This record gives sequence, C-alpha cells and structure tokens, in this order.
Amino acid sequence: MKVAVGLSGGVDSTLTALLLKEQGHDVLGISMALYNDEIPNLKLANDACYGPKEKEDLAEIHTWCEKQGIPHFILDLSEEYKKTVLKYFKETYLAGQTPNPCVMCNSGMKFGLMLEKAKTMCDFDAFATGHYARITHTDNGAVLTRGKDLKKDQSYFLYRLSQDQLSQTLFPLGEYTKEEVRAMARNRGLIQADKADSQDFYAGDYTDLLQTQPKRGEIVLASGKVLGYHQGFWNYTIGQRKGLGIAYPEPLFVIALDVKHNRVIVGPKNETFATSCRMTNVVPGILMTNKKEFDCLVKYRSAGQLVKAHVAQQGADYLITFNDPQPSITPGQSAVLYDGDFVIGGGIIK
RNA sequence: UGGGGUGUCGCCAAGUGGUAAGGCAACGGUUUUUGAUACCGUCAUUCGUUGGUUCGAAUCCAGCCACCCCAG
Repeated sequence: MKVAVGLSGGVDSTLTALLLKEQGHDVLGISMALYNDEIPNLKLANDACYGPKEKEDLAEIHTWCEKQGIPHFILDLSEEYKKTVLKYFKETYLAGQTPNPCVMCNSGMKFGLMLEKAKTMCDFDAFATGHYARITHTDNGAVLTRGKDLKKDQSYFLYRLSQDQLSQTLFPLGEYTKEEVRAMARNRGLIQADKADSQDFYAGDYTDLLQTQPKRGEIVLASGKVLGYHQGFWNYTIGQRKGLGIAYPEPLFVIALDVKHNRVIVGPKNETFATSCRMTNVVPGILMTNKKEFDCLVKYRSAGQLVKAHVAQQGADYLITFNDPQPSITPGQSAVLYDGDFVIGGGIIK
C-alpha cells in the first residue's frame, strides 16, 4: 500500500515512517511549512510547533528522508495556517475563552488542508501520523479510539476528525507505549530517538501571536472586591492559579473572565467547581448517531481525567451534566466524550 | 506632642528569655502536542532603630523613629 506519512521531525512521526517502510509499504513523507517571517522576532525554541526553528527541523527531516529513499514533500501552508489556526487562536483569546490550537490544527491543517494539497501532488492510499491513538473499524464506520498508552493518549486532540478523515488514516504508534517507541527508535539508530518530548504550540509569549497592547484591568473577587491588577484579560485562562501575584489567605484561581470590563474574576478553590456545561460546535462520531441522551465519560481538558457525566442534546448543542462537580470547566476548551476507549464525539465548551 | 496601640520575609502571621512556625505570593523544576490543574524544591544569621540587662533576647528595660486610634 502506498502510505503518506505526516512528518514533523520528532521521534514519533519519524519512527512511524520507518515502521511502515519495514512493513513493506510504499512510504512517502509530507511536512507542512507553517511559519513565514511575517510575525517578526518570534522566539526560537526547540520544541514548539510554530516558530523560526521550523526551517531547521524541516531541513533535518528532509535529509533523513533522502537517506532513507523516502520521497519527501514540504508543503507551504503558512497562509492557510494563519487563516485557520492563528486567527482562531487570537479570536478565541480575545473573546475571553481558551483555545485548543492543537485540536484545530489536526482537523483543519494536518488532516485537512495538508492532506488535500498533498493529494493534488501525489498519489497514496492512506495517510499516517505518529499520534498515540487508534482507529477501530466497524460495520458502521471508523471509531477513534484511545492509544494503548493511556498516559500518552492523544485522542483528545483528534476528536474533530471526520469519518472521511478517519477512514483513510493509520496511527501505527497507537499500539505502543512511549517507552516502546523510544526503544524502537534507539534500536534503529534514529537520531531523533532522544529528542525532547512535548512540543508547545508556541514557545514564546502568547501576546506575540495575539498582537495586542497591554491594557490594565482589575482582578476582583466574585463580590467585586478589587485585589490587584492585570495587563489584559487575554493573558489568563480559567482555572489558572499561578501568575496572579495576589497574596491571600488561600490560593486563588481564575473563575471567570469579564471581557466587557476587562476584569479577571478570581476565587478560592471551592468557587471553581461547576456541575454542568454546554457543548457547542459538536463533531459527532458514529457512536453518537441518533443518540439524543446518554451517559458517558468526558474529558474536558487535554491533561484531564475521564469523568462520568450525562449528555443530552438541546437543539444544536448538548448539555453535559457531571456526576460530580468539576473544577475549572473552561469555555473554548474541548469536551470529548468517551465510551471506554472509544471516542463518541466532542465539541467546544460554551 | 494628652491618652492608648502597633512595628517579625513582597502580603498575612506564629513565636513573651534559649538561639526565627505556617499560609499566600514569587522563583526554579517535574508532569503536559493548548501558558490550566497537580506535584517537588528554594525563599528572614534576622525580628523599626540605638543602647542596656543576661551565659544567652524577636522576646526584659530605656531612649529615639514610624504608623494607627481616641481625645483636645
């Protein structure tokens, strides 16, 4: 089979390409170039998706592909990235919400525009990436499934993939743990084997991307009592504790952002809890077809735990009611619904 | 300038003769394909100041300084 592999230059995607090649597939590599110099002076960092370091990473992976005899295509998608991910990122923060850039990049760029563009340039039967997730094929269609390594599972970032996207995708690493992947990479002598693991969306100050001017506002308790000042509500996210700079008898967390008055509302831990939230812009998986109300597990923050909840459709949206009150449910973040390892669907918290 | 009170880390605050708790904040790190959370670590040789008593004081005494309150 002819397989196109999305290559970022890290251990995971590189090993993915190698494993597929070892399995006898006809492998070709595709990478996106996202950064052009339009936003100047961005921080040069080793482990971020977006930034000036990209050029170096692409050169490295290109060289590696040449040595492996893998055809490699670099697609310039910087304009598209700006129009989708960066715009979304900026608008969400300025609306007082917290974006999921990785989620949007996966569905819109990697499995979206990049895949489309690649198809116009070359021919392949399937698309593979180094994500830690699996796809279960059923009679009704493909179901996104958690990776075997639950510590590294990335299904949360992939829930917006459509049936069409899932059906042509391979996640070879979904069957392995990160440890096993690193070991396999070392055994094969991959220079990326011990590269730093996680990559941030952007390594520098987020205001570099928002391109806003500092604007002083109040940090207040729910009662309205002013405790301090900030330089723009968009620098905060709900649930945040660090960086408030306020000395108080107990730790304070951001509980709401008041965009209209440029105020950050804070409170002690017990004020961060809520029992329900509304989910909009929902992408239903096939397990959600014709279901208006059901119990399931929900992950409402990327590094969060799965928690029990009841989901009920309300017009175009869904109401999620948690069995136990949950801390810091954040508008803009994704809520992903699970049935065991299977992803039922997901949406954006309103 | 009569009376009373207070002065310990950026904020709050224990400690009343035996050699500076704790919370918050901050900083550093771990975890994390979202700057959340969580976790680990660091953070006053010094207690407004000067002098005295004592083997030994942040703790006792005296002067001074600062701030607060009540009176005038």
